[in-house]
Amino acid sequence: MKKLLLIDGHSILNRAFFGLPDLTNAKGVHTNAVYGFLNIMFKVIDLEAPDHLTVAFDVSAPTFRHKMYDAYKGTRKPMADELRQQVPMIKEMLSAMGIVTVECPGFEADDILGTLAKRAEAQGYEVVILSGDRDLLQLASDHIKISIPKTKASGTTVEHYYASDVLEQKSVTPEEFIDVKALWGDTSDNIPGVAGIGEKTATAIIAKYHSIEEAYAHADEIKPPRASKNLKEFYDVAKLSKELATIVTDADIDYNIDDAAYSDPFTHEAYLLCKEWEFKNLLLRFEHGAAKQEDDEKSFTRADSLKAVTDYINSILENTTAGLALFCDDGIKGIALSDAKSAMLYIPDRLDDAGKVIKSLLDNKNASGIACMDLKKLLKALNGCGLSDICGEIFKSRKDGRFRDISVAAYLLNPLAKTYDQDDIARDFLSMTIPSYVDLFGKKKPAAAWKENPDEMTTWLCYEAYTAAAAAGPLSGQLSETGMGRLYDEVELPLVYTLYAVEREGVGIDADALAEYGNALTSGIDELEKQITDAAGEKFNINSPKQLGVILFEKMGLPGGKKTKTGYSTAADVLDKLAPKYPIVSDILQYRQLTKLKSTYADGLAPCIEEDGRIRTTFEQTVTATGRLSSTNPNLQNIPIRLELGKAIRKVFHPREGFVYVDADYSQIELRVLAHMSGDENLIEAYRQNKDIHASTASRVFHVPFEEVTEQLRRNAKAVNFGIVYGISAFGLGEDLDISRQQAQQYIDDYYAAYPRLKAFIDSCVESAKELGFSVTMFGRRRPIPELSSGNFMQRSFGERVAMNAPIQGSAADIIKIAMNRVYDRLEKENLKSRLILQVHDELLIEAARDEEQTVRRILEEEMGNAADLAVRLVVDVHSGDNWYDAK
DNA sequence: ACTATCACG
DNA sequence: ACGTACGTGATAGTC
Repeated sequence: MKKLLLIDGHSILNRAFFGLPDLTNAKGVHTNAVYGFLNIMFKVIDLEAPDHLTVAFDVSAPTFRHKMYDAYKGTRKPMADELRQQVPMIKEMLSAMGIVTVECPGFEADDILGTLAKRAEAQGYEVVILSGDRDLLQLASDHIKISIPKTKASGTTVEHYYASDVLEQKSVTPEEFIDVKALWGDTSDNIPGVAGIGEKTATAIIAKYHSIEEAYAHADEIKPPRASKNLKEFYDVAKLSKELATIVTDADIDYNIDDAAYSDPFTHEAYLLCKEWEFKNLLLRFEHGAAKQEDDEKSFTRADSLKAVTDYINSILENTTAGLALFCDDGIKGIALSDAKSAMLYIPDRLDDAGKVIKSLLDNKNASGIACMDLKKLLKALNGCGLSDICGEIFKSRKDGRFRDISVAAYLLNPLAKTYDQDDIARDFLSMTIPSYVDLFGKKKPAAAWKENPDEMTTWLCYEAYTAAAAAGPLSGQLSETGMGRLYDEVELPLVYTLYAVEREGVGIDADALAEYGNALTSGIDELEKQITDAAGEKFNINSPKQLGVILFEKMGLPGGKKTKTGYSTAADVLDKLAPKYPIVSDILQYRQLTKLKSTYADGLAPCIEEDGRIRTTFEQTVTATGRLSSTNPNLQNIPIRLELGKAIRKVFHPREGFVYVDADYSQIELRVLAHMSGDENLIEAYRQNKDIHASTASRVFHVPFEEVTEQLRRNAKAVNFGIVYGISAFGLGEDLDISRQQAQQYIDDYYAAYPRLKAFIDSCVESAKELGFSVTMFGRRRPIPELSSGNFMQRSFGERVAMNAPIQGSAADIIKIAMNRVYDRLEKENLKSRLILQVHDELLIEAARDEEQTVRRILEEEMGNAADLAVRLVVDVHSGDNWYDAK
């Protein structure tokens, strides 16, 4: 017998939404309800193996009234935006899967389900109705089964009800269940019911009399006198309730079950959606589906000779953007080229041949541009494999913008993505599904993958070149459309080369001094460890927050209970409050400081020192949401400075013989950017007069003459200034200053009163971001803020703070990127021996030849100071020294 | 793989 | 009523 599965769309979506944590994809799209829906649906499909499948929806405004109760407080919530947004998403997914959906004006989903179920039953089908709603139990029969998913900690289970199960569990037949509800009522469904009759009484009455009509006829016999009385009095209401509770089973709905045959839902379109929404488990189901075959088979060939590649380059790459991809591992193992239609892989026997191929690409002026997934990596690879001359030739072409960096372009268009791999780019900009690295190689490292999976590697490298070539056009188009064309051409793309040069330079480290620093820490650590374990009366792992919490708050009984979900918080701000009273706590803080310095810096940096005594970080250009750089392997942007003990490590960072460090940092660049962007006269004027800005703020906010600003007032004002940049909140400021929220709010109000234009600007940042969905910097850089449309207060508030912070932090990031490029260019143009070696967000470090020190100081002041034209001066503080400690 | 902590701007 | 300051990366411990 044929089987039809009917799904109550909104009901299941709703169940899924409240049953799962708030999942989002990299773009911040909320996906939990859609994900949960699909999981429940496939579980039931696996279980029932239906021949036909249909999902029913209410036409409009599902209020999700049935289950909109806060589990904890029992209060009614408005329907979450996160849920509303997912209604069109599930419909899109179902459509992509070729699954029929039905919605019909004038009928609720219940009525559609009832009608379709009865029709199918009459045609001899077995019917399964999947819903979270028990009202549907009235539809159960011998051939119509109601399935209700239950979410438990162990996973989703499904309860099944045929007519007999309803009778067994509810003591009434499915039809009688309508009458039970008519008596009992259902406030959430606007069914009044009869006052004074609850579930038990209603069930008892209907079990005996089988309908409200019959019960009314015997009203005098009904047991609890109150029920008897109310039934007589409110019989009309009961009749109305019955009408309301009855699901329509003969609605005039245009539906042909033959159109709803269930066939392979794992289509190409569905695959793309699953990828976009990051439904990783579901992707597994596509392995044997139709998705994979639908990819166009690209013409990927393997060159059998050097001549074959050069012919390819010369014949095919005409007036098009070429894609270039390399595989390097102790030499160039593979080169892939593409013209955005085909691709060719070449495996050079000798380095010389590899060089010839790339050279012939460079010499082919027909190719209008050359696109790579990651240009900085490519430059490093060429240089590292012994093709430094070719690397240099590409570097020299940087002003022409001939080489394009696809990842950086994609990052500008969506800085929130986790990765910018070729499969991401193909999906987002070419609407194509191509195999990801994991698809092809699993967890293998590239070197092993190259050896063990040569065919897959051909596919991989050709796809890389192909994607780069094919996506170059769309990316460039979108950059122009979004007003980021110049940001890319004039800032980010040139920066790729600047960063390459900076990274290659590296930073000199005195390995012996570093080891000595580590040794000094070790003795301090040993001593503190002894003191701490003595005071605690037992040995334990001080680095374990769990053990430490138990020792401090249980064994020793210190005040300051729980804070984190896992147990006691032992964070520094908690311990700081206890330190004055308990010596062990200050020892622990000291211990923490020392072990941090030892593990992260002394021990952490040592293995990073290369043979030439220098450390080379990697600057990540496609990581941060705001446009800043980040530094990894190792991170040289978080070397200690705030505390003296940590700051001392900077003494081991030193220039080579005959050189000196010149360090330049912007003075309060973010506040100056804020002054400029807001146009606030008071803030601008304060900067024009070269005033101490925090003191000036204190004077205005706390209403005291400038001369009478105390240290304390200045500190508070400084905290408020920081708060403004971070996206102020009374709570956060209060926390930071350890004052009440009301007090903090007062500070903020006074601050806004002192700087009215600034307030207007900050408001406009939030307003515009809410309207557009993203914030914008001075140079057009965008940051999407999906949290702004969240129904969750906390998330939305976060979005608002981000909307205030991102234009400021982002504009400052733009400015120093511009400065970096200009400083680099000046050093090159003036043929100096001095080299830019680090960027730390608002700071540039140059290793300057001693005889160039003054020149370099001037260059830093000029190029950093003039990197942007603001309403206030960009002040740069410059220091020199024989090590990084002395240069700050 | 995740959490807590802490280093920097 | 909600319950946090913005942006990063590395380490150690825990599961």
